[in-house]
Amino acid sequence: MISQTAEYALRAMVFLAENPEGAHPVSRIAQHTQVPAGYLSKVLQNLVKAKLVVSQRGLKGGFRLGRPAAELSLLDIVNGVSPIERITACPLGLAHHSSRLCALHHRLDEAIGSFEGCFRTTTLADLLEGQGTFTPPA
Amino acid sequence: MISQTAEYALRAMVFLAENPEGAHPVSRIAQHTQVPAGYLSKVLQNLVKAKLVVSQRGLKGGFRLGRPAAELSLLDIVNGVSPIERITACPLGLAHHSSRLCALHHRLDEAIGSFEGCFRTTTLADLLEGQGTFTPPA
DNA sequence: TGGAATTTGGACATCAAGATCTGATTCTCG
DNA sequence: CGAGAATCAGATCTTGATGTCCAAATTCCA
Repeated sequence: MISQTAEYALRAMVFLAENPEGAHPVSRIAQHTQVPAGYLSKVLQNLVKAKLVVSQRGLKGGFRLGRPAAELSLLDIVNGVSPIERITACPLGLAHHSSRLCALHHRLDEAIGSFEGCFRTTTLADLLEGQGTFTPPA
Repeated sequence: MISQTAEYALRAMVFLAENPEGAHPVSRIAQHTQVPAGYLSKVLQNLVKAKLVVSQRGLKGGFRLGRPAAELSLLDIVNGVSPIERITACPLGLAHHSSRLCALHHRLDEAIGSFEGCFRTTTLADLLEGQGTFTPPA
């Protein structure tokens, strides 16, 4: 449904939002989010390029959020690493096919839009303040 | 967003719903849906296993819908070839992580559910009767 | 009645892309 | 200068997508 890369990016961003003081090296983020460190490093680089996190090298370096958690939607994050693609044009050749396939792709795009909407309307801050609402299974 | 396989399956099913008389060999379906024939053959085999289409070998053989179009939802089709996976349990280890990751996955599953809902509430028949509603771009 | 033509059913082989790990390089703080 | 960290370039592994071939079933016709 959503790429592994996007899942990892979301976990890392939630962790960074949870711990806004100071920078966190990839090893620490990997440990807390249970993401393979080698790969997470690459994912974080993409997030840096997308300006969603900022990085700092050297001793006491690491990663931190590039913007306040309230201004970072889940959609920003997902699109930063593996963008959700809307269906804008009919994937088949144009006019010569029946219009039912167009109807199909119209519905398809509606579904994607609905999915995308959930991501657009939720920020990292929303997740933080919702703490306790969803109790983890024991 | 949705696997290539599922996209192909949907196209083929729409074609079969459009042409309910007689059976259609994979070559004809491939031609009308612009799906690579070799692969489509495999996809159709999966649809047969899922009881969504019935097949017949030999001369004049081919594929046809396994149920009336009004009783085939898009979700049935997608789940027949590459199921949509809901997030039922937290993908991380259990109790020792913060509950914010749980909140994340809760939202994630809501988004998937919303996507899934679009598919569940649309049948092949819905697509057919909607003909003309969405004009293909010229 | 039997064989040729057609078509599905399966088993492999190939190809591309995503996911993962490793090592060398560059930066920065103390 | 030296240790800790990001950065970057490859190498590897897995999986989904795709193509190819042959066997099994079915129809049709001589």
